[in-house]
Amino acid sequence: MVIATTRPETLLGDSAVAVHPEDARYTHLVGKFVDLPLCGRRIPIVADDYVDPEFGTGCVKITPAHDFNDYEVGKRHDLEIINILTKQASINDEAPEAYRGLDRFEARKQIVADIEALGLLEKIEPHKLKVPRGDRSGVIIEPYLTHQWYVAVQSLADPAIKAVENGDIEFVPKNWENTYFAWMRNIQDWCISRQLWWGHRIPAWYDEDDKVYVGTDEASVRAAHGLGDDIILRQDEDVLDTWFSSALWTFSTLGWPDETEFFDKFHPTNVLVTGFDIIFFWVARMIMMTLKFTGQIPFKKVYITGLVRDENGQKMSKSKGNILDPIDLIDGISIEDLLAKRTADMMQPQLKQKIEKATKASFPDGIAAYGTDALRFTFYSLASTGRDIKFDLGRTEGYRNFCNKIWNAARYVMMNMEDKSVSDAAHHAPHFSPADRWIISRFEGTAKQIEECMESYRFDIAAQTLQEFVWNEYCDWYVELSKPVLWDDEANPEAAAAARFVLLSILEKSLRLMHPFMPYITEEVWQRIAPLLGITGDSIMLQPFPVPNADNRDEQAEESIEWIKGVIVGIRNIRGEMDISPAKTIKVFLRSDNQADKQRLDEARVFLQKLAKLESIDWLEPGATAPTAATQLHGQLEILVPMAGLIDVAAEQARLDKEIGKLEGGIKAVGGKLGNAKFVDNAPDAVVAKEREKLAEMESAVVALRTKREELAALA
RNA sequence: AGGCGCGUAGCUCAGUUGGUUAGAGCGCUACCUUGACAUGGUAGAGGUCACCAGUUCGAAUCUGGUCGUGCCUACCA
Repeated sequence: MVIATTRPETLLGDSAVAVHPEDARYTHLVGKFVDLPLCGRRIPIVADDYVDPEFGTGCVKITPAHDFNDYEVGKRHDLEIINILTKQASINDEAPEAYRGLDRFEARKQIVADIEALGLLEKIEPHKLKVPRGDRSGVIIEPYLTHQWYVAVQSLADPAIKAVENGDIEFVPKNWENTYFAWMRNIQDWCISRQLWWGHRIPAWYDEDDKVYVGTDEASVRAAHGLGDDIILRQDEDVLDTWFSSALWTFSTLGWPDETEFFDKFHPTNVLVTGFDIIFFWVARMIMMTLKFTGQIPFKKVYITGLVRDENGQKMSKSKGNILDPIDLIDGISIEDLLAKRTADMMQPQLKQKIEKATKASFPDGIAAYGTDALRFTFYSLASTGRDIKFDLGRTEGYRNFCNKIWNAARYVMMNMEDKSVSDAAHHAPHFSPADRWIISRFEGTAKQIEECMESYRFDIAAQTLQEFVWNEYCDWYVELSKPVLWDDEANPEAAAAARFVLLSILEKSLRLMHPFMPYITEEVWQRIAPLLGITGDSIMLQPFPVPNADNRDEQAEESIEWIKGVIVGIRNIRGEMDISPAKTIKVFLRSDNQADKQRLDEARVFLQKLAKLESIDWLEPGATAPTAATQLHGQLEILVPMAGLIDVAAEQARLDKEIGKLEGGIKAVGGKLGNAKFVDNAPDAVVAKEREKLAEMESAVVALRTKREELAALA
């Protein structure tokens, strides 16, 4: 019979040849015996489904002691299990004398040579296969039979499955429950023996007849089994699986079973935060063990984070040398130090050059210092529901800049408080400007959103919401809107004081809102500004987290400021596209059929003048002739920047064409929808109404812009 | 091989129960040192939402398939 093998040396441990039960070529041989070359052994021919008759010759050598599948075959056919390897993977004394003591690879060569010499070698051909290697050593692994300890796990798994099924324990995001169930429902008995030199030795002792005794220590074993000092006991060499010990963590750390004061108070805990790669190892086993020993679930929620990978999407690991130490992102590190760190104490020194090359490519100048808050904020921002987090230094840099922004905003606030003081909200409220009421309202919206994000564990959205509020609303608009009021302090001291109060109090509240996300800078700034509000306290950590209060919402103020922003952006757009220097003050005309626009102008005038750098703002009554101008629309409002000396007619035509083109695209899309009877009939009324409104707005805008375009054409 | 994910702007990622002319940050282009901030400001460019088919008035979103990619588990005589 011809067999193939990639490990010829295992022939020494063969105890059968297997064929498929329905393989007509061999059925007549099943139950008979063959002579195993080199060993002088006669081994049976067995029939087993495991054999693929299509593969090779359809005959498989069976080595139960050194192959997982062969082991199963061996059990089915009650085959002899012959271990031919020592722990050092050389050939042991079970093999014929000629091979004893040879390293497994030496033995392989020798056996091939000997088989050939006997004329039994059919052929040698290359064959691709995956060889299992030790993670750390890189050494090829041989299956090898040993005695180890197992936990019969089914009776532990059943209640642990139920606890998640009935919602006592919830995974966030929920889809991870599938992973948990998949593992738990196919759970195998748990091998708890580990061949390591550290850890808890397995509490099992053997006498000289290999009879086993289990107990907490040797003395108690002797006592329990009446073993005198004359009997020699040796403890199992192996240690317990680390996950076995750590699965006791949830309750043993709370004093269970001796001191149960903390246990009674804190167990079960609320949330376990961990990575998905730990679901099998820790989460499942903590649940099983805690239910078993305490009868309680260990925690109510399991928040699963993504796994942080390197910039190429690779899992970080010390042996790969692609680890990023958080400290190095916080304090920064030179390329030399980073290389030294990544190549120190390597288990596979041959990888050194490769790691150095990759590190130099990724961090040619080392890593800059980004600070703890920026790093922390980066992780929040990346904590979405996906399972991978590719680490991007660019984002950390962006958040470092955000920290800088917060710092500078605080400087602005403090600078404006020099020699000034504020009173309380009740005193200032009557003097609040629309801008003051707007930012107060926006803060409420933000606080509300943060509350929702925290409840749903969407820290990424929370991070973005905070950054948007602080940077794009507080800094970009409110601080700017406060300037005309503060600089004109003498004209309206009450309004200025009110603005100072709002600047300060919103900053203070924002710091508290951000504190869990950026603990250091918020503390640092809070220490400086809280006293200005008369707030005393040792630390922002001990201050209340802002609670949303819907009373602070102010729709009117939000509309007012949206209007002002729209007008300013319109003017800036003309400036930007018409290449008007930001240093140049310009005249602006406004015109609208809508009286509300005129009223808004009255309260907005000072803000517009400063933020858009205007020389004058003139209101044109409907029908009044306007000067030739560059135009922007904001709703029904026409924003006109007179062209004389400023604007190139052709450029303005191009600008209008671009705008008209955009609107026409929109009209086509929305008009198409509304022209479809099925859409109008089937879509919810609110959706249809919204589309109609959009269409009407776009149509009137395009008419206005076309008129402007024609006026310009006449001029040219 | 089996299981589970993922493919959205140059890059890293959001996009709730299908109803936007698809968003953010970084990067890019132009202009700007104005009295918080150049680690900044203003304006702008950039996407057939991997591909194909289907369901629907309507799909980045739901279904099926294809391709690509990642992880987990097992492992081929």
